[in-house]
Amino acid sequence: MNTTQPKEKLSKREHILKEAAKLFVEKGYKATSMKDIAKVIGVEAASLYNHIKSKQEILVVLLGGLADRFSIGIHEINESNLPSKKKLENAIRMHIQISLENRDTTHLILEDWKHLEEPEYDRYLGLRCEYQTMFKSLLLEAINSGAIKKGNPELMLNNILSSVRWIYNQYLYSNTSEVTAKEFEENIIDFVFNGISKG
Amino acid sequence: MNTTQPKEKLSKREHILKEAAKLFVEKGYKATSMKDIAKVIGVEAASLYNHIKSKQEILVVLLGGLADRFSIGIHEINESNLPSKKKLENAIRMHIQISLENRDTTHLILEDWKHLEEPEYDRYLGLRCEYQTMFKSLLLEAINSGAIKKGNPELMLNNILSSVRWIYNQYLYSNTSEVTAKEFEENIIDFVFNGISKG
DNA sequence: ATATTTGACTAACAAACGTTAGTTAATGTT
DNA sequence: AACATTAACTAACGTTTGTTAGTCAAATAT
Repeated sequence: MNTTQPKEKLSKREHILKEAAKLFVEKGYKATSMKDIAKVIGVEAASLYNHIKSKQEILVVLLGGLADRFSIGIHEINESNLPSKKKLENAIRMHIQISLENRDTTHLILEDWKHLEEPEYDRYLGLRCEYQTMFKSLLLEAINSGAIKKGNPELMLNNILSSVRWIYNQYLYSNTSEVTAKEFEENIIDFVFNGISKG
Repeated sequence: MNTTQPKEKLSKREHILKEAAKLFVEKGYKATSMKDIAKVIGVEAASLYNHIKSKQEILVVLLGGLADRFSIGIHEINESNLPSKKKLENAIRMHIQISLENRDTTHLILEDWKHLEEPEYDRYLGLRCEYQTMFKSLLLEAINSGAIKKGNPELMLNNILSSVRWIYNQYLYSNTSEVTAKEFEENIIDFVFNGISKG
């Protein structure tokens, strides 16, 4: 009946990964020491090495897993047979959903990827580049088919991806009241497609 | 005629601050050592202390200056006598302009403020909170006057502020071709107000 | 010409870092 | 009962960190 234990089904390794992710978001990868992680787990720093290979491995596992999910998501949408506007919309929804389902980890993907070492650094950069390229081509298709307005595709892409970005930052210093995932999603979709003007 | 020298009018202190800002953006505050900064300047690490008090001082100067500019900007707009929609638009334009004028430093304001020590940490958080509050009240005025559509103001605020955020991240890994500041500004303004749908 | 300031240098520091090694008690298996 | 595995511990390691102290040559001011 010890309530300080991790939730029953979580292995110690998973527990460490989860708490480390939180700390990385809070303080950054470099500023988080093994001692910090150990303290949260309730153990000495050296004992962590019975469960993980290194600090770097934690980052690799956290980032790699998420990068793969984004990658799979965009491929699925790309191979679907839908009108180009719907494809683009689904890509944005996918991006929002994955981000929301992994709030702890998604912040890392924007900031702490810098601290990956080779060869993971290159692998990550490759996945990211591919993701952006595929997203941009969905956008171009939608523009060319006349489904959305014309504009500099590079700027539009960044505008869209940024709209999702605040999900990770937000819960750090904002006091946003509880909002369901669906509300988030619909809100951002409406913002991206229609903006804040009336109409 | 030594071309490796800093541009004539820049004092050594300003040179250090500028190069440090670049490194902080690139690697993060914690991951940037005094040795790293010294190497870029072309000097031993200890020599930096002839010009600056500490590593922390660099961060304080960089962040403090920028936070003040944002703060002054939002106050000026708040005190202006303009219709509420125009006020909101001007606030967004101000935010974009300051971000663009300080590309190196603006990234720090989102990530490395965590590493400020007291009392600067609290000062910064205060300014940030005030900024967001004032921005939100401009937004609420615009909603209440019927100038823009209704919606959860907290979510709308984050949507708007995020749209500007990619300016800092973008130039790190994107290959966006050169775009003038004015193009940036108009593009983001159009995105925020009208979205990507055809108008 | 002399005195003062500036800004570089080297050497050294104490603290913190990630990690390894060796030990030991508890738990699980045959 | 004997053995093997798990997972905690302490102690220590080699680095790297930010920073201080002390020295000295060049530039500047008197």
